[in-house]
Amino acid sequence: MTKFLVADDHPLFRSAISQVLQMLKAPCDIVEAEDMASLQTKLSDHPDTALLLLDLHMPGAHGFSALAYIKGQSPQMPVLVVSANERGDIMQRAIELGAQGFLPKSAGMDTISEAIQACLSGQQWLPAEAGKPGSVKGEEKQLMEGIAALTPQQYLVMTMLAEGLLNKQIAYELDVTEATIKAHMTAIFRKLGVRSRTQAVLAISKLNLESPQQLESPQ
Amino acid sequence: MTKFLVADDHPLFRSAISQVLQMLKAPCDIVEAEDMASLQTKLSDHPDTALLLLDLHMPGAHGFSALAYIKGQSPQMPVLVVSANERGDIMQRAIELGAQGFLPKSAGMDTISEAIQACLSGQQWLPAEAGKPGSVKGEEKQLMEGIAALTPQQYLVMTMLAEGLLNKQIAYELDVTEATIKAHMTAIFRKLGVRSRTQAVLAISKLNLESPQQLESPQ
DNA sequence: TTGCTTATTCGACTAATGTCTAACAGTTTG
DNA sequence: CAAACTGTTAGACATTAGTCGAATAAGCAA
Repeated sequence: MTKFLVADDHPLFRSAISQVLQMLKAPCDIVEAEDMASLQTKLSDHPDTALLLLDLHMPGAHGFSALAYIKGQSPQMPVLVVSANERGDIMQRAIELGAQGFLPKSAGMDTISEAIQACLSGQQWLPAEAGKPGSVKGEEKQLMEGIAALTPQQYLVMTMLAEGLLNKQIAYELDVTEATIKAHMTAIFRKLGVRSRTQAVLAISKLNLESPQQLESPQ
Repeated sequence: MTKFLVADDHPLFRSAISQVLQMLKAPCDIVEAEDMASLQTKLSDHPDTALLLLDLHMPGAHGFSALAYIKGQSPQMPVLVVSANERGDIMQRAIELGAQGFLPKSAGMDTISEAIQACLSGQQWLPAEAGKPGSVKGEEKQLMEGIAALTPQQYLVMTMLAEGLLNKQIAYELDVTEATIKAHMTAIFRKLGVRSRTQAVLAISKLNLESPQQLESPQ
């Protein structure tokens, strides 16, 4: 009988996964763990587990440290990392740390079945999107580098852009002509890798989620 | 027969919730939506829905703007916000914005049952962890009211604006002329209380729930 | 039905935005 | 010193964005 170990702190998700497993491998044994402490116990109690489905966001588990620890304890145990995270670099890192596969929680039933069967047969499994979202970090990194490459004046202009000011208003504040601000804008867009002020504001505000943004328009 | 509407982009979670609902209310009708577009359709197709279980992280939904819009379209519809977010102020905000309750995805079966039954009987429901009431600022409230006042087409245009698209691109996607999009933009700006698309993007991104997740480094 | 309201659509016009080329001053390099 | 480079500044020009008025159609109340 195939034995699975499902480690996730969301009871609802555990039961959903269990249901898929039972549809997939008719007679199977499913063991559940809701935190790192119980996972350690269950792991030593069930060394014949065929596949461990591991969520990285459990209580007591700090990100990849959980995976690293499990692989240290049971190096031969196949682990399918399950996470709400969709970032390509996170997926890649899981594989590099010894995971057999990476399954986004947004996956559908058929994708889940596919991933589990691939892992059971000894193959690695990554979602098709794994290649594309690798550019997510790349985009952010490019954005950071772009901001770092701005000249002081350009940075100042960018700040005022992020406050919702018009080119005309920025020009007045800095005591230059509007044409100058436009030239700066073009340079800023190039360095940030965007094509319009709308996209620039979107990119900047993704980095500034914590800092307070003023909403009132200084008209 | 009690009718439920489950809006979540994770198929696995939808099926898990559906299972709980069927255990809870034996003969019940469950309608599912996986994005904002289908949610709008399903909402108008099923005005007799007893409870809407709404995830705030669906495609086409920018944080609380989804809730604001739904409450604007169907003010009397009870909405139980379901989210992976566990922050007390987020929960409180959902209530203040018209939600009947807030259910963390980490909740267990019994908690889920409890929350749903409370909402069905007209009571508000918050998890025990929801501590201090963080008040929604008046400025933000005005923004929410503005979003609630948007027409369906205007809301769609707003989401595409928030993707950084040009008017020309939006017009092509929606198969209308650019002049139409411009007219929608003007209406959107008025309702949101801003004067340009740059300010609109800034305002919308303020409502973004997504906090930057720090990625743990493997020890 | 008639009349009112509203969502959606669009054209024409004005304002703002963005690109290209280039001047100019102050480096820095050969 | 001269050449090459860089940051800042513009003007001319093209594109995009935004406003206004209005037509159409659909829903709704009297």
